[in-house]
Amino acid sequence: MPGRKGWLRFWRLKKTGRLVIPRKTIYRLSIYLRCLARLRDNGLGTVSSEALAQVAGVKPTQLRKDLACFGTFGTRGLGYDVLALSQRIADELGTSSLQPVILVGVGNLGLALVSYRGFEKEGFEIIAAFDAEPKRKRDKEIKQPILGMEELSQFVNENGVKMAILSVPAASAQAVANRLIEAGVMGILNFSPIVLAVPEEVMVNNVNLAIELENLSYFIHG
Amino acid sequence: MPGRKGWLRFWRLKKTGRLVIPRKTIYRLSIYLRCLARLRDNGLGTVSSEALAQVAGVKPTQLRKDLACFGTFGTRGLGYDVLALSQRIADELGTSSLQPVILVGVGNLGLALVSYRGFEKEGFEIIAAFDAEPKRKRDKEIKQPILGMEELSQFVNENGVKMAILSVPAASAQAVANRLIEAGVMGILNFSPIVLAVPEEVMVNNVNLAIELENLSYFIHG
DNA sequence: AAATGTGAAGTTGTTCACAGCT
DNA sequence: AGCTGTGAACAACTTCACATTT
Repeated sequence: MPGRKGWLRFWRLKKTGRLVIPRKTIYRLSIYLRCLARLRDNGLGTVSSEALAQVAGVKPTQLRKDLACFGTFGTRGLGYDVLALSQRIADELGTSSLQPVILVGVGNLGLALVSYRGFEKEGFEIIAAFDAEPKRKRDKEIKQPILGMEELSQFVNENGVKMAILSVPAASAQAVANRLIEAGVMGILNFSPIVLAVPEEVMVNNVNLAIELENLSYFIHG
Repeated sequence: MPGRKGWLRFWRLKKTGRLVIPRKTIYRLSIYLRCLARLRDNGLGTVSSEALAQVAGVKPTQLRKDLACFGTFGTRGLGYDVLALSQRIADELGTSSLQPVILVGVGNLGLALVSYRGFEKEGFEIIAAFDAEPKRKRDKEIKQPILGMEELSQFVNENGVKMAILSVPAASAQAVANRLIEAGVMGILNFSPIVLAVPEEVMVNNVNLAIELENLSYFIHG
């Protein structure tokens, strides 16, 4: 018997007819995509796994294994077509269409995130922000509307929002997450420093800046 | 033969007389530490691996294995002393002392990070910021000085800075990283969307917000 | 009875080595 | 000759099962 998780993967393969791509590979595909974009800007037409891996900071064999998850499209002796590979990875990631995102918690960090240019460049748009005190005076003007929490459910429903950025204080994070999920949000990018309890079908990615620093600190001190 | 990495771990164990703790375990220790702090605030004196694991979002056995890396201090039949365990983990992480950090790149995101309260609460202080245009008018007043890039080396040297937050545009990220490393910085928290090439002894943690969103998007679309 | 600590088993992820194209 | 694609080996990580202690 292949064990519970192995079995799950097998089952999904059968059910969807598509091989399941490991989480870590998905992360790296995003990186490859950005590297390919830069190579294309530099006028490169083809690239070897060795060269691309170098730029992406991984080993060539790992790159090839990652790509093998969803097909084979290099030419032996030559390498990969930069444009074709970009397209194929973008398809796989489903990044072709622009995704609407909301942000909850317009404090210090939240305010910076709503106006962060890095998102829009990459196919995401924060279409609205929510806060318990939407009218409070803030340091900066932003182009998105800041709405009150009571409008959240309706807004999520009407706009088909599936993803949210959560930047509220720890104390209210779980409660807000619950409301988001109830309203239909399926993915949360969580900046608050607690571990959210969510149903299995909801995906949470945590970004904890203090932990990242603590981690660095540990490894450099020796 | 145990292979290259296994051998390295063995070697470090012999050399330092201390067991090497896996990277992922270190991350989780940081999480446990925060959970323990909350439990303590709630007046808990002892906690079982089951309860703590629940709060931290891991399995009880994993928690116990993680702790086993650097000793044994639970009491069977009872659990762990919250205070003692906190102290022990903090010691292990070396978070006792306050670490000076600098930030380079006072743009949109950088400005938010310098005034982010989440850092100082957890033992880190951003003592100065650097930018190619230090005098440019910004949306917000910050308490730290904004210095020009030409002052970076000297400042790092004089203040014994070992960690830096890098939030400059992709185009200049590698060049700035090189200057930081040359000046003596050993750990970089990198917000710019490229993979930095650094010497082996320098540690880089990447935070790429666009990739986190892309990742969420992939897994929720199905 | 309740909970830890840990060897063994299981699972996932990475790297090697080389066959097979172009 | 050069480079991809991949089974097999290897290493890391997680979970199980249970002996052990309070």
